[in-house]
Amino acid sequence: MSDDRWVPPTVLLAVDLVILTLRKSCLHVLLIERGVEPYQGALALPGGFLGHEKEDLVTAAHRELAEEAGLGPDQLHLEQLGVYGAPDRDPRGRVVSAAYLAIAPRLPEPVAGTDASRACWTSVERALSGDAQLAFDHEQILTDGIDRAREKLERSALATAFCGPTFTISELQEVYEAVWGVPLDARNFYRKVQSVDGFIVPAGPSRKTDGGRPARLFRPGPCTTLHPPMMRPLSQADRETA
Amino acid sequence: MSDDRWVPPTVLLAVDLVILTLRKSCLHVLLIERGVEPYQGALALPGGFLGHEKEDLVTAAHRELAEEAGLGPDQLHLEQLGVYGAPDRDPRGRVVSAAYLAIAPRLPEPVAGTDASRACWTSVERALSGDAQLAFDHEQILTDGIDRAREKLERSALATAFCGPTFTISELQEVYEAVWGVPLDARNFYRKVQSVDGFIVPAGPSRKTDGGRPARLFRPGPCTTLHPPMMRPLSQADRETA
DNA sequence: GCAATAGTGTCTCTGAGACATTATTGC
DNA sequence: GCAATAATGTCTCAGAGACACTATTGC
Repeated sequence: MSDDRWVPPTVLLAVDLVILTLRKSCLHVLLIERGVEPYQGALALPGGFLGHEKEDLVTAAHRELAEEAGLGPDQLHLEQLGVYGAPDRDPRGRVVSAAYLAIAPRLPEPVAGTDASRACWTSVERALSGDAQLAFDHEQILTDGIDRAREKLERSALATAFCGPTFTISELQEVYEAVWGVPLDARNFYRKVQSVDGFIVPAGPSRKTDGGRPARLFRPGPCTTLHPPMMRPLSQADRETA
Repeated sequence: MSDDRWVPPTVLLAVDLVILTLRKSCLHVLLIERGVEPYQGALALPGGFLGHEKEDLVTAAHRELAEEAGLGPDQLHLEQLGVYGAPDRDPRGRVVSAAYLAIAPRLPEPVAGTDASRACWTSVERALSGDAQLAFDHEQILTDGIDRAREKLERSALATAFCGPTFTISELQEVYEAVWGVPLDARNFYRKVQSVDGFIVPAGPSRKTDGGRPARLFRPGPCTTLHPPMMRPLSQADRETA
């Protein structure tokens, strides 16, 4: 096990991004059509190698976020998802990837000001349905990212990151329904989110254009963790129950 | 931003382990006194560089687990914690560390068969109390590991990983109390864990030596996720509530 | 008026928390 | 018998879910 003068192996470090947003009441992820080998022409998560020797991981994530998606660091949730380092995950050699999960508010149009404009929002349903073969192990990373988002909606105020600076309770409900993939009772949801202290706070008198009664506007509250948590109706849970 | 023939920087990849166990009703972590610079003499999490170019991350974690703690892959929970890659976290250069969280059942004696036998179980209270200055960013990694364990006790059957193949409900309660740092009502705990379907299953008639009535033995059940979750009494939660 | 969406009230039932009580061991 | 621990029962109250109802807009 011990050679003389053993030197640890070096690896290439990449950063990959799972960028989620809501479009037309559906959860979407930003994918990029690869222009070069390997996996040329296939869809992949935005990402890239570390820019330079001294670049921090989060900094690299923000850089890719700006370069490939035109998204600035403001009004955007970013958290680390994990590291993916299977020896054969990249045919070019040993590439270890730090994956980050980003949540973007509803954007009017598909990624304004994108540099590599092969980027496109894809519904997660399509992205994971095997139709669109994702490059590398990006299907796994995407799955993990969505799972993380689903879990964090329960105990954290992450849902507000899908919305703009102000939002209505219906919009917030739309987020939960889209990410969890289940319908929720509007009345109970209304009561629930208001009862969780510090989750959302009123933001001035209301205004909305929908055809019905105007809805009140809210802003994200000071609390990041929800007590008690939002409860997700069990969907895959019953499978585990023998 | 674009040199001719830009080459992405390479990094050294390390694996660090947060190994938690219960000793004397207290949560303990395995720390190792460093024998070489940097941080010679300081306490650090067990870990090391990737063994060779083709070694998988989890494999490396298991290898370190065996080498530095004498712990085999059986009867041991291991999950990824995250990646730590601040540019200045290691004075030797750019070292990016994949952190893993391991949960070991109560061991009779301190790390039998340890190779580098500078390893010692340290109570997390001591490890985090600033007294024992941990090397690198290991205090942060340890904090994250404990937080992860605390969270996962709520929604997963992770607590059973702290116990042997069979255990009593009191032993399981000890785990929750030690990891969460709060006392729990034995009667309510008893009712609760039994009511969560598939969490624990009876394992033959009981036998225990304590002086009181013998307790029934249980094994981990088939369910990994708990529905409904175990509820942790709020401790830091009230701080967030304005 | 009607349709549509926002917001409120009320009921029920599950489950968490706070206890008292009974059961089974060693001494 | 007593001490100690295991296991069960009972009560109350908070909160999730189901659903009827009222309020405010555009037409």
